[in-house]
Amino acid sequence: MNEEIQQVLKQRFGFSSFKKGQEETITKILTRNNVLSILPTGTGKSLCYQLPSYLLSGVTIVVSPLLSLIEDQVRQLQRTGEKQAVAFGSQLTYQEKQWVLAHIAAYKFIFITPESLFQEEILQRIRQLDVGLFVVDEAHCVSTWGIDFRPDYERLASIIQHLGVKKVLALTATATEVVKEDIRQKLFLGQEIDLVQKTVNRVNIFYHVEKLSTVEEKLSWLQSFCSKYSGPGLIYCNTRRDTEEVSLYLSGNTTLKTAYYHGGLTSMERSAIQQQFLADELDVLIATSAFGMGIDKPNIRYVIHYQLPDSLEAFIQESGRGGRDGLQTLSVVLYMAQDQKVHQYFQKELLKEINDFTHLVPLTQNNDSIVLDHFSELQKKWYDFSKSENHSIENLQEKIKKRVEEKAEKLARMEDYLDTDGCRREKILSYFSETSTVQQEICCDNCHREISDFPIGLMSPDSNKKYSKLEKSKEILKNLF
DNA sequence: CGTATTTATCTTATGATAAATACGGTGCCATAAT
Repeated sequence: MNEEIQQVLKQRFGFSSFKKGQEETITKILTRNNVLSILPTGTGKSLCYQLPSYLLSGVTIVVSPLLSLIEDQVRQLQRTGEKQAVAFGSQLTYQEKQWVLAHIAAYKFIFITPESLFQEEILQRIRQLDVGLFVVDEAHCVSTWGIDFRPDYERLASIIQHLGVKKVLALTATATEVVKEDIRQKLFLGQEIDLVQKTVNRVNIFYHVEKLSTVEEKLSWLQSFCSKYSGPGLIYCNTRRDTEEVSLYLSGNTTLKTAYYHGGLTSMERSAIQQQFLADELDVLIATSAFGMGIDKPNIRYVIHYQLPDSLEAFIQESGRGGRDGLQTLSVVLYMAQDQKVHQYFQKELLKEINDFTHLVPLTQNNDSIVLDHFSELQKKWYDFSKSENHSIENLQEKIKKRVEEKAEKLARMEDYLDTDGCRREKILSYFSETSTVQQEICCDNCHREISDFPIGLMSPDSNKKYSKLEKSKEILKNLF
């Protein structure tokens, strides 16, 4: 190991050795320019940019999607004794922002959201700095939160060019082939990149799909499952209302302590519930996709999808929050054929919005007050986007149509997973273009049809012990019914 | 498009059924009104 790296690791961070993937990422970004590093949650991603930052000149800019993540990271850096770290965003008052802008050159780390980064005031200041390293945290957002939600994620490449940054490090925990290629195209403009990646196969997760035909069946399935199977557990729903209903139903019909979590809660409510769940004060958390980024809870014993997610990427990411401790864990999708309709509805809405947009734009004659009055929030962003990135409306429309096609395709891949008669793990791994070499002892419902009626047979409800023998599992199953 | 809730409709008075309506994910920002 390079002695300089070793020294910084010891003195600054107090560690004497690296976790898997950290050293490789650090060495790569120090010797090369464009690095995408895919590391599982819990392997210390932040060290991967913090350490190199001290060996490189200039400031390190870290783009991160959520203010809560940004604040966590700054707090964590401050604990290591780093005082020259700042979070720049809407949580600051006007005076605080002015102060930061005036003293911008003093910082070693600037944490910022894409939206804030594109504000002229901060951009001007950053332009005058020597940016030694540009980090994109949770880089899968470049692919999953693009033009149809947070368009500024699509503008990062142009800002990197504009600032003349040499070294760019993209970090994420999950990246399928599709997402990796998207990051390469959108963030690195199709250039060659250096990839750091470990296997994504989650050997301790058992994959199960339960086909049901009514909501009542789903609820009673959940009731029966959750009262027999010890948690903590996580249930994902597609709507906010469902999270509240399922939570109410389970707390009414079982002895379990439940809570729900979605984007309609205040940030205080959200962080309170998150804290409770992390502290094992809840048995089951029922959430929309709002829950999860930056969460590192080791002992989630099952992740149930009350409805199918909109893509295999989302599914892998969400089910992957289970079993971080390496102990046996379950993934279940409760599937009704109608469930995909809500995703298709969102896709159609997006098409409608872009069509309206193309009709509205010629009427504005660059009069921004018309834009403000008649455009939706997303349409305003498209308006800004096409102006600043010099995109024609036709160009933008094309982009979004393509986006909707991609979304339809992703939904279809998710349905493939649910419909397959073959090994579900293999379906997942092939989506990462990985092939599983070893047939696993405990794999998925299709590999073990004989015990697939109810996957509870694979686990002991009372302990976190892993049963290595299938026979043992069958025995437990027999005793339960 | 599907689901859940509200309103309309029958019509000698409560309540069933149909028809109409509302709603649906992820988060940044700024700014107006308290």
